[in-house]
Amino acid sequence: MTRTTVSRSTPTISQVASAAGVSRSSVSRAFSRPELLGKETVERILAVARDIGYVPNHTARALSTGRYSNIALVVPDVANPFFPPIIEGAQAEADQSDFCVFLGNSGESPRHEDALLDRFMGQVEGVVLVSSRLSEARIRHHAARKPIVLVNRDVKGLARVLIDSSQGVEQAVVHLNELGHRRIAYVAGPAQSWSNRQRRATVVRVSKRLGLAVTVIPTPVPSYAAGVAAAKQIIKSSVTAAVAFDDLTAQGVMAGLAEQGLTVPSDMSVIGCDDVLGASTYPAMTSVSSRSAEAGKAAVSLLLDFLSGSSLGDARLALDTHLVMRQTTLAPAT
Amino acid sequence: MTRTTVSRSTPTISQVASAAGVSRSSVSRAFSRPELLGKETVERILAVARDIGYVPNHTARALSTGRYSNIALVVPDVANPFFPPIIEGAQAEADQSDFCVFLGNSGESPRHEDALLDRFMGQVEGVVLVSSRLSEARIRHHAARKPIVLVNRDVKGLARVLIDSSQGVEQAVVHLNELGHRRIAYVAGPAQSWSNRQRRATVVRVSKRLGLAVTVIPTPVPSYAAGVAAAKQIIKSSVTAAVAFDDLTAQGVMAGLAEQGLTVPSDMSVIGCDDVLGASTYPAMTSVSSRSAEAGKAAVSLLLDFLSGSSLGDARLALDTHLVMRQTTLAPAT
DNA sequence: CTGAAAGCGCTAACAG
DNA sequence: CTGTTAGCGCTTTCAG
Repeated sequence: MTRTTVSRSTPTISQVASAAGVSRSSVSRAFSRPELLGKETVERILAVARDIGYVPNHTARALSTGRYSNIALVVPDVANPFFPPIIEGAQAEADQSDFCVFLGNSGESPRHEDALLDRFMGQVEGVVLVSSRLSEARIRHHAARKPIVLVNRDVKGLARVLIDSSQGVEQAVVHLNELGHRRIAYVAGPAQSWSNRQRRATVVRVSKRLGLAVTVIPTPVPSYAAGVAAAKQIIKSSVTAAVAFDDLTAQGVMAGLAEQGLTVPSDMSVIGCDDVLGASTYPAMTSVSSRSAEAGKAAVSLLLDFLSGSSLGDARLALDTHLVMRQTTLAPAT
Repeated sequence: MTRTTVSRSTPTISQVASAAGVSRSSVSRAFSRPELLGKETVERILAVARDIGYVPNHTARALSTGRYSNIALVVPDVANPFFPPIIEGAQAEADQSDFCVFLGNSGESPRHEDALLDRFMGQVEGVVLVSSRLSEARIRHHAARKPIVLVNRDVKGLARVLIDSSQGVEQAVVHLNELGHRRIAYVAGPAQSWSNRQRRATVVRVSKRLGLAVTVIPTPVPSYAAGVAAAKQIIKSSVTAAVAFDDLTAQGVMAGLAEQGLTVPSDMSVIGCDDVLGASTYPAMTSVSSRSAEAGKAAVSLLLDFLSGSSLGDARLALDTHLVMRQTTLAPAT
């Protein structure tokens, strides 16, 4: 059996070696450290290799060197539009160094996140954890095994890149104040979320400074449906503007308001966060930009830098944000 | 050097072996084929292993067996909302079999897609290619090395799962006809796209049957911006309804129409495809549902089935679709 | 049911 | 600059 298939499988280094009349180590070097070989030798080896279709065996190399050229990227929910840009940025950066990236989707479950990490750890050089739902203890546990970079999670002593919404949210509140709003609402996100805590605190702080009244409307989980539901409470609380935890929720708020016969922005101003939907809604949504692709890129870059020597330490990179004004804010109706 | 670090790294099978007083092969078997060992022996070994924190080395195992328990998933653009549900479905299915998944983002570039595949091939058991931008020749080339399942790409002889929009799109055109529309537009997607060709053909065919006039409006690439641009041509062509290649484009069309002072649905009906935005736009968009998560799941399931024995052959799985009516369609203004 | 030995394909000292 | 020699950690015949 497999008679004609006898030499169908990938050629090995030995085959190249004998075909080229050199030792195996030369072939190895021709691929990994060509500087150590004569220019001609390298060329000859490479030519032969190409001819017989030799491709270095990644696994064998990894076993021998302990280097995998793989990283893992774990997110809570691929389908939430906040994450794809991060993934994209991370991918792009990894590509530049010929790293492959494993993607893990925890489905917002800490247990699943743990399981994914265990499965990845054996074949990656490092990990990027985005908006991790893990306890600090678990994060530290994993960080003890492999280098980890956190995104949107602030754990002392670990490398992290944080999207710092405070400036952007501050601008949002200031903007509403300048338009003449005096009573605003904050439609909150998950209570445990670092981003939510930061945004909420900023809305409250700046409102107080400017003398605005603020109503916080809790939602269990950030989603379109949560926004729709929040709309009713917004109306009841007789505010004239709302800042939502994220764009998805904001969009839900807009739909909910419309259902109740209110028009944005003439009857109510709405501002989202993350700016992931902003450019593709109608009316185009005013939102706090999160530069999330950059966050993904930065996280991988940090990780890769560390892997190639520099110390990771507890780098803490804060990306600033700003308000992107579009068409969902206006002076309140009189 | 590394004095105190001497036994810091992961324990190996030998350490477990001596600690448990058995041979290395027994330890190996305790993990991979426990049926071959005495119940007690297995338990003892496992206990010792847990104590000293032994975890089987994935890479060494892969080198020895040729099994990686990894698959690759390549998409053209993570940030396009059509893909995340597919990714999610694929992930979920892979998880069930403890497979890890590499994600590749080709950025719509065939060259990049090729490069990613080359990088993945060495460490995966199979590949799922979603909406591949590769030439058929290149696809076949890669399929010769590893099992491949295609999503939304119809190549004879290869396993593929196709989201068959024809029923859904047919329903859309019929729906418009019933509302009284006589002239409609199709805002096209990428010319090479299998889905686009199918959708376009269906719109044309059904329109002809029903006696509707149809204008095809080309766009270079499906995007919000393309939709906005298409809106002007839609208006010029004096149709009363438009079907767009995807939801993103449809959303752009809606925004473009609004910019020109037209309201959806009273002045113009709009229908999207894929139903990825449908529930989170205002007005809620009527769209052709794509069940994309199922497609991702099915693709991985097909691949995994094959890997565990069954023949892959040229399975051709067509997922049907249907129109989801929401609020962007109405009888034409008189 | 368990042990011994060979090897997966590659890299990394160490010689020459 | 190039060849020789050991492994990386695990699985897998083959004996016993």
